[in-house]
Amino acid sequence: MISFDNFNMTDGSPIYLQILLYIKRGIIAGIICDGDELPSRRVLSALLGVNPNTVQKAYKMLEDEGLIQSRTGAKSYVVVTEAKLTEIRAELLEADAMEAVAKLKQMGVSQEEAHGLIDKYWNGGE
Amino acid sequence: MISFDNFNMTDGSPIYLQILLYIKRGIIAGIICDGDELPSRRVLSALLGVNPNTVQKAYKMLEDEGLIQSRTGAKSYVVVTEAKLTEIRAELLEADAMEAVAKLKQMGVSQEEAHGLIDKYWNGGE
DNA sequence: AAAACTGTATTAGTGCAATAATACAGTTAG
DNA sequence: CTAACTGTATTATTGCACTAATACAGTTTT
Repeated sequence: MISFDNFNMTDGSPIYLQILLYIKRGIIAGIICDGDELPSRRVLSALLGVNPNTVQKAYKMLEDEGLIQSRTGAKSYVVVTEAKLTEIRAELLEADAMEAVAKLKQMGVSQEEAHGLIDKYWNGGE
Repeated sequence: MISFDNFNMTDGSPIYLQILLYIKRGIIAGIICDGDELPSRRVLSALLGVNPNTVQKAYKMLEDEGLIQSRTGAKSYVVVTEAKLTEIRAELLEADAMEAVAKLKQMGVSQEEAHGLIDKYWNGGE
């Protein structure tokens, strides 16, 4: 069963997207694997303190991407092929790295300073 | 006059926040300086293709933070003291670096790989 | 078989971001 | 002075994220 223990939900972006990305990043990290059982819509919504429809929206998008499999009445499972794994890994790593680089460059940070910032905040920061 | 030439507006976050951050990051980079003239609400809204009220909301927040000065009928100007500069630099660098680190760690990326990603996307990517 | 779970769907309502259309007051340029 | 700009304010409307309350169909457990 997938764990949502260190799920945060504080960045202001739509909750259904946060759930979607949490699962995608977990798959990329290898923490969430092919065949893993997902918490039901109702259970996860109660766990996160959000509406079941919000979870359903995230799950629906994951299913449309072929990353989970659902069928009425039964539990939902993760479906990850090697192809999809490399696909979403490239997609998310590129998106996140480019976003961070763009922001830092816009603030006039040098490449070396960027490395320093990564190191500074990698283990707690400060 | 402040330039909005490489303003992007594609990340899905509220536009008034994007404008606010664009100006803050410009100040941190030293591209936007104390005394600089801001485009008027109407001019900038036309330039970005958004509603004047959206620009006004961003400008209003900047004024509440003391980073710009407005007065009815006249143009608006940037106001930056050394203290405020160091304050927002710490605020934004910390926020952006921590966000990037959190995302990469969540994907199981190592510290060394993170450095590699920064380098890869620093100059165009690929 | 019955109970307790699953997924799925629908309808209604709230809040915020953004647009649209004005209006008014003060400043600046010709 | 007048015209053309500034900032500021108001009201109405749209769209989306999210909540709420159901309902129904299928599966699993006992």
